[in-house]
Amino acid sequence: MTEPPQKYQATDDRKRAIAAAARSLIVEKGFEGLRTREIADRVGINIATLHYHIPTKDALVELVAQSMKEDFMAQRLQHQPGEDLSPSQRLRFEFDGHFRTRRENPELLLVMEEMSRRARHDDTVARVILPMRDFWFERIRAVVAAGCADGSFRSDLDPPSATLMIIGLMIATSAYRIEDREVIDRAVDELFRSILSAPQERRADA
Amino acid sequence: MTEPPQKYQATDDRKRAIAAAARSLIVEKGFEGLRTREIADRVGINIATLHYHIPTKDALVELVAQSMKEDFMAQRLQHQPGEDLSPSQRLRFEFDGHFRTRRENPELLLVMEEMSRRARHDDTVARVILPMRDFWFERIRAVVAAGCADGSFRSDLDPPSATLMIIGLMIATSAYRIEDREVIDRAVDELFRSILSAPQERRADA
Amino acid sequence: MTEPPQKYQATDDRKRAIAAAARSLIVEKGFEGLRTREIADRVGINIATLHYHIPTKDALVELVAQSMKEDFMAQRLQHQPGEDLSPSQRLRFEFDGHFRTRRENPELLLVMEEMSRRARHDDTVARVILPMRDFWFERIRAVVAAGCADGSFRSDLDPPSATLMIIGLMIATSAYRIEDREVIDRAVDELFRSILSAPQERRADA
Amino acid sequence: MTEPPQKYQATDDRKRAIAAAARSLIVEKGFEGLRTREIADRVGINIATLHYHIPTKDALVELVAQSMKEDFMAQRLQHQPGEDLSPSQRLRFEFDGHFRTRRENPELLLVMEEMSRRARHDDTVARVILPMRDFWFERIRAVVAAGCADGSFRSDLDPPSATLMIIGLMIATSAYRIEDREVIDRAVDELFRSILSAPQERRADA
DNA sequence: CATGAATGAGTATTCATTCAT
DNA sequence: AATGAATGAATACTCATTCAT
Repeated sequence: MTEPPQKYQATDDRKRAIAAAARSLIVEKGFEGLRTREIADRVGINIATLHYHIPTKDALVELVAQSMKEDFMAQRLQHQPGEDLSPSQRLRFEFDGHFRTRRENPELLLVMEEMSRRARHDDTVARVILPMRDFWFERIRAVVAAGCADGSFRSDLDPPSATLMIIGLMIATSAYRIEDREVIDRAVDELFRSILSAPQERRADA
Repeated sequence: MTEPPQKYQATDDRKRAIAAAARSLIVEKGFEGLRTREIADRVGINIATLHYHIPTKDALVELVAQSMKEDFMAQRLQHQPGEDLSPSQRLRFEFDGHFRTRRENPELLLVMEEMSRRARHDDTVARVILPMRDFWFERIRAVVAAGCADGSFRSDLDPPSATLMIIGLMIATSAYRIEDREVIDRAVDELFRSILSAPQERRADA
Repeated sequence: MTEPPQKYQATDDRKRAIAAAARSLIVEKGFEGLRTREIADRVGINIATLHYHIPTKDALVELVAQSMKEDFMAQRLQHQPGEDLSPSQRLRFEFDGHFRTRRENPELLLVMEEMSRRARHDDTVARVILPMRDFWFERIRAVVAAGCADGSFRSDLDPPSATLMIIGLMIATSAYRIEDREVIDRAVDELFRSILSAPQERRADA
Repeated sequence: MTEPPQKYQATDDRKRAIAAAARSLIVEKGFEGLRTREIADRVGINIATLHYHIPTKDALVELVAQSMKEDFMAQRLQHQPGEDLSPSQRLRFEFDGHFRTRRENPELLLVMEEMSRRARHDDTVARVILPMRDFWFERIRAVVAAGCADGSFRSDLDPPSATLMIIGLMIATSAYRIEDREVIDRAVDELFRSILSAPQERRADA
C-alpha cells in the first residue's frame, strides 16, 4: 500500500542524484563538457534509465536549473536574517552568507555562474535563473533602503547603486578567485565605510 | 616586392576572419554551440580550408583568445589616459571606456566573459586570458594608489579593495544587463563618492 | 533461464559477424582498404552500432587478430594428428591440412598473411599473431625431431632447418599461387625425399 | 643549351627522391600508412610540386613498383654469376646475394613483400611486380635444371619443385626474421644436401 | 618548376535519443 | 523501472587533388 509513495520517493531520489551528478560535471567541464552518458555513469544507471526519468537533455538542464533554485531558496530562507537585526547587521549577514557558501559549497556558485551565462542563449534556463538573480538583487536593495530609512546608512545613498556595488564586490572577489579572508574582510569593510552614515565608526555593527 | 607581405596579409586576413566568425558564434551560442563547420560557412570557406589555416579546434580557441588579447591591448593602449590627467579623471576615463565598449562593441565583453569561464577548465585559454584580467586589475589599482597618494582619494582607502569595488561595479552592471545610462551614471557617481576624499564635491572632476 | 546466455550469444554473434565482415574486406582490399562503414554495411548494422560493440578501429583489428587465433587454434586442435601416427605420417598430415585449408578456406591464409605483415608496424597485432607463427614452427619442428629420433628421418637432419624448408615450401606455393595439385604433390614429395632416411621408399607412408 | 637535359636530370632526380621517400615510408608504416604529404615533406618539396611530378597516388605506387624493378634488375645483373661457375656455385651465389641484400638493404625486401601483397588487389602493381617474381623463379629454375643436366644435382630432382623449396627457404627465413648467420648457413647447407647428387660432399663447392 | 591556398569526398568517432524486452 | 542494443545526425579532422600565381 505504501508502495506508490515509495516509488515516487525513489524516482525523486533518482532525479536528485542525476541533478547532483550533472552539477558536479558542469563544475568540472562546463556546459560544453556535459554528457548524458557520463551523468548516468556517475549515478550508476544506464543511459536509457536516465532518459526514462528525464526525457531530453534540455529537460535535464532545466532540472539542474530548478535544483539550483531550490537549493538557493532553501539556503536563503534558512539563513534569513532575523527581523530584529539592524540593516547593517543584515547586510553583513548577506556578505557572510555569500562568502561562507563560497568556502563551504563552491560548486553552487560555479554552477550558478555557468547557468547565468547559459541563460543568455537558453530561454528555459533564463526563465528559471533570472528570477533568482533578481530576487537576490531585490533582497539586498531592501536592506539598503531600510538602512537609508533608519539613518544607519548614508541618507543620500541610492539603494540600487549601492546594491550594484555590493553584488559587484561579491562577484569580483569570485572572478578573481580571492579566497584570502583578510583581503575579503578588508574589501567588505571598505564597502561598509562608503555606505554607513558619516559619524559611525567602522565595524561598529560587527 | 610587396608579394610576400601580400601573401602573409592574405593568410593573416583569413585567420582574422576566422577568429571574428568564431567570436560572433560564441556570442550567439556560447562555447557549447561553437562548430568548426559553422565558422567555415560564415567565413565563406570550406572546412578543409579552415583546417588548413587552423589545425585543430583547440588551436582555434587559442586563436580567439589571442585575438581577444590583441584587441584588448590595442584598445587599452589607444584609450590610455594622458599623464596630465588627475587620478579621478583617469578613473572616470576607465569607467567611460568600459561602458563605451559595452555600448559600441558588446561582443568583446561577452566573449571575454565566456573566455574567463572557459579558462577554468582550459589551461591554454587560461594562460592567455588570466594575464589580461590581472593587467586590468593592476592598471586600476595603480590609478587608485595614485589618487590616495596625491590626496584626491580618501587617504585611508585600501587600493586593492577599492579596485575590487570598481571592477565589481563594472561586472555587476554587465551581469544585470544594465544599459540605462542614467542608472549607470548614478552608480558610478555613488562609487566615486565613496572613494573621493571627504570635502571634495561630487563630479568635481567631470 | 537461458536469457543471459542468449543475450551474451547475441552480442557475441554480432562480434563474430563483424570480425567475419572485416576479414572478407581485408581479403578483398587489404588493410589499406578496410573501412568501418563498409564493415557495418556488410553486417547490416549502423556504424554507431558497430562502434557500440567495438569502440575503435584498433580494437577491431585486434578483434580480427583474435578471431584468427581462435580459428587457427580450433583448426589445429581439430586436425591434430593422432599419437599413433608415425612422424612422416604426421608431417604429411600437416601438409595436407595446410593445402586443404588453402583450397577450402583460402581467406584464412590471406588474412593471416596480411596480419603477419601488419604485425611489423602494429604491436597489438604482433602480440596476437607472432605467437601463432611460433606455435606453428614449434609444432612442425617437434614432428621433425621425432622423425630424427625414431630413425624415419635422416639422422643428421637439423630439425630447425628442415622446419624452415617445410614452412618455406608452404609459403612459396602460396606466394606463387600454385593451386595445381599435381605440382604441389610433386614438390611435397621432393621435400620428403630430402628428409626421409636414405633406404626408405618414397611415399611409403602415404 | 645544356639546360633542357639538366632539367630532365633534375626531374628524374626528383622522381628518384620521391620513390626513395615513398619506399622508406612503406617500410615504416606499410601501404596503409603511405601519405603523399609525408613523402613531399621528406623530399623537402610542396605537395603541389609532388603532384606536378607524379599526377596521382596510383602513379606514385607504380613509380615505386618500377623503381623496385629497376633496382632489382640492376642488382641481379650486377651480381650475375659468371658463366664459368658450376650450377651449385651459381645456386650458392643466389643464396648469398639474397641474404646479403637482406643484411645490407633490408628495405628492398620489405617493400618487395608489401608490393607482392598489394599486387593481389592492385592490377597496376601486379603488372610490374609479378614478372619480377616470375623472373626470379625462372632464373633459379634454370640453375637447378643445369645442375640436373650436368649431374651435379640429383638426376631425379624435379626443377620446379626444387625451386619452390629454394625460394621457400629464402621467404621463410625472412618471415621468421632469422638474421643469425649460422642458422641461415645450416639451413642452406641442409637444402644443398637434399639437392646435390648423393656421393657429393657437403659444401664441396664453397 | 614551384608553392600557398583551397576543396570534395571521405573517415573514425560521438552523442542524444529510441526501442524491444 | 530498468537495460542492452541500436541509430540518425552530427563532429572534428584527413587526404588526394586542383588551381592561381
